[in-house]
Amino acid sequence: MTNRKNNAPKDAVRDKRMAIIDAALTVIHDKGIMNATVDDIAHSAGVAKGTVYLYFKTKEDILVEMVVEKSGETLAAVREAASGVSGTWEKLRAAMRIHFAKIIEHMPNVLIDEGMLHLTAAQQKILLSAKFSHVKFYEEIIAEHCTKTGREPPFSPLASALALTSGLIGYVFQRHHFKDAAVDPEEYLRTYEAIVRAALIGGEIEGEKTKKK
Amino acid sequence: MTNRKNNAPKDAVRDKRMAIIDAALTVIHDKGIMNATVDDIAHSAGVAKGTVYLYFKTKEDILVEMVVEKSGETLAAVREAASGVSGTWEKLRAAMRIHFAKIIEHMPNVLIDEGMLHLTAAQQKILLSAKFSHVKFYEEIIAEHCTKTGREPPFSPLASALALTSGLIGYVFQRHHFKDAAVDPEEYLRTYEAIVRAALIGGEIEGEKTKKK
Amino acid sequence: MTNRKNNAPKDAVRDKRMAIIDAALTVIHDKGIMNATVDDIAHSAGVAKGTVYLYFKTKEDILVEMVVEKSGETLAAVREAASGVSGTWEKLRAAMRIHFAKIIEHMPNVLIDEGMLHLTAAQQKILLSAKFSHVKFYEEIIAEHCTKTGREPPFSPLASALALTSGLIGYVFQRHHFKDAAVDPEEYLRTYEAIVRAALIGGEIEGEKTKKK
Amino acid sequence: MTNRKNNAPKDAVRDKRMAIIDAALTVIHDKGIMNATVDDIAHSAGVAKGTVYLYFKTKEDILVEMVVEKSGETLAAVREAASGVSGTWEKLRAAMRIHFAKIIEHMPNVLIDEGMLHLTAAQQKILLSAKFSHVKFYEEIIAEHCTKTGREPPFSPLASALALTSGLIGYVFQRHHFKDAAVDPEEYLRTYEAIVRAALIGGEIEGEKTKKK
DNA sequence: GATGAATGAGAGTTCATTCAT
DNA sequence: TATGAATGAACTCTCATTCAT
Repeated sequence: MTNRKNNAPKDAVRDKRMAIIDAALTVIHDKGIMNATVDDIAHSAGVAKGTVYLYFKTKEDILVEMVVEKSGETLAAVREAASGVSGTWEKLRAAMRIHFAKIIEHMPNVLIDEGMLHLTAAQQKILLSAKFSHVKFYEEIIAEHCTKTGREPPFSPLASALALTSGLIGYVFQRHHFKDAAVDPEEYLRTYEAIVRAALIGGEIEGEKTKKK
Repeated sequence: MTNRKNNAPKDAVRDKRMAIIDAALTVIHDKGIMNATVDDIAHSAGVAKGTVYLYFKTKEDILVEMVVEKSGETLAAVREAASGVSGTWEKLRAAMRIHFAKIIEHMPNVLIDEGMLHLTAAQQKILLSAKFSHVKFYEEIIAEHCTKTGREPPFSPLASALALTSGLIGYVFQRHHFKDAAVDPEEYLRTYEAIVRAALIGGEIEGEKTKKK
Repeated sequence: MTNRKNNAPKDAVRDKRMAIIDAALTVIHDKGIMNATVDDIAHSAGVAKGTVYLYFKTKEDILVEMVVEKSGETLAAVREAASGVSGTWEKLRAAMRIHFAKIIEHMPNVLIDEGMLHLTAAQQKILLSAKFSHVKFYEEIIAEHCTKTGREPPFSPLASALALTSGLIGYVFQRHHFKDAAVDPEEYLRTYEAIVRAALIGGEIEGEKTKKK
Repeated sequence: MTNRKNNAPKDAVRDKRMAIIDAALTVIHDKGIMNATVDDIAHSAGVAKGTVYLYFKTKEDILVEMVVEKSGETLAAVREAASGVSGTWEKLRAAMRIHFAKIIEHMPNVLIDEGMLHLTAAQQKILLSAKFSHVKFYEEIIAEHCTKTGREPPFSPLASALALTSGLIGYVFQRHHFKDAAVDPEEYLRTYEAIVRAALIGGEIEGEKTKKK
């Protein structure tokens, strides 16, 4: 009740921040990073250029926070999906599905590269941490799997997790370049799921087909 | 003998072009694409700013030609390596090894993105073609393998090839972001080789082979 | 009253545009067209270089609009002067007097030449139209005179009008070159008036009229 | 005989200078003054860029000498034409005809403006002198006419001469701007001849002569 | 003499950032 | 808080001039 008074402005602030971040994502999606100006972002967010600087210190700041925000959102969705099922493979599969969908949707977010920006050390750390969190998520699942099965893994969980995310990110990256020439996301995802299962989990590829026989 | 006179100037031109391209690669590596100025590239190449414009029409031109040049160089090395061995897996493995080394070395080249540049339609086509050539190379090998073994592939050669290159590029991309946090390239490569073999070729994964003994 | 609020910003924009145009005129007057930089114009207008680009798309744009603006201003003054008197010769004389004064004042405006600029077809059309409007004004007066007097003109009104403006512009042009060596504007104007009257209107030339008495 | 050895190289030098000057005239005619580069001129002259600098100290030098050369050539032709006939009007008419043809042909030469160049005081003097020589030529004829006829002129010979050349130059200038919209040179010339005769010489205007019959 | 590759000062233009309103 | 006009540093590109060959 009483705290609504306090929260309301905070929420308004949050909303406007998010509006600007979303605008940045849209503009970058449409025009590319180098061509996205602060003016573009402000217009797309429906505010004046000066207003952007009330919510973000610099242009770099917008982008860093965009990555943090969208990465967090993606990771939350991924965790949520994985927590809904049991079994290593089921968890990985559920996570990959939603992860893949999100990074295709948030492509600019994924491709943002500190080499494109003038970042402070602190900002670089934030960026790295946000991006690495996804890898760590998969690493945990894979490590847990090894522990449970007592099976000596052929390669480290971190390397495995990195390979997994590389396959996802690499696709987004190449799709961005190849456009129509790239294979359909759904086909790619099915392919990649099978690869990951065969390599990391073992067992039959498209195992269910064989099983039914 | 006599044609040395004719070739000399052409070679000099080629050499300077390559020097500028290499300088661009270095500068981008150090400062990032958005911060690499023509002046930087010129200085790094040991020439004056104006000289760069004797060899390239625009800054965009430098970058496009850099991609074409280095992509071509990489593909040639990859083909060379693959042609030296026989057997599908041996070919893939040889290709991946050298491919991986080259894209780590030429990282900026890989990450160049038309969204960062103002490219003409023609330049975009050139860029796409150069980058896609690597995918096609793997696609051919995988397709041939399917034909030879008469085995119905679980997923299309193109999707498989794209997955393969995604794993390589995705690693380079993430390594660029994660820096020290990323796993060692050699470890990643061994991991990824095993994954690819298990998924695309089938058969024993090296690590497990040892275990069963 | 209430619309002052609405007009104020528009007026401010108009004022600043005019300030920049006037600055351009001044700078070109002092340094010549080729040596007039955008920076010079901005400084002369008391604004920063970037500000100029808020009001004009390109440097060419400034110059084209300068010509249009000053040409329009001149033509308006010329029409005004001519409308205040009756009789062909009185109209021509009044027009020439004010026209001559204006083009001496706005000399750079007159000398602007599309060969000095990279103009689009649209800009060229605008420029031509602005400059030709003066010729057309005289053509109308002369044509009307011929109609009224029923006198078969010895040469076409357009050719006559062009000759008239040539004499004015040619003087400005030469004065610009010859500087002190050129005859005084007032003397020239009296001479030229007499010539025009003798040739186009006929009748006594002032000087001789007196003599014959 | 023996001096041919000495003259030959001098002639060669003269020839190449003239080739470069003519090339400059052509290039400016085609591209406009601001777009005419030394490289363009060199190519058009069939020599290398460096060679131009063996014959002219600076780009400005080329243009100044172009004006001097072509002005001199024109004046010589004008004098030659005038010397072939007798009578003031006949002289003026012959001079104007050839003068008009030459300045249309050498339009860039006429329109060259010190405001477009960075000229030294010495160069400016040379330019002025070259251009003013034509005015002086007409001034002399008109002054002589006044003396001969003993007639008190209604305006000074210099002002008259300046008006005459203004009419010619002004036409070239406007024709350059108006292109197709301008009247035909031949029509203009006839018009202008009549004007000049009526004003400066007196007597019947051709057109009216017929009418009175 | 002749060349043309190399130079670098200087131009036009953009855009992240500020600040008076 | 919100605005958007103003700023000027920084960038890309041009071209008159030089000089080793």
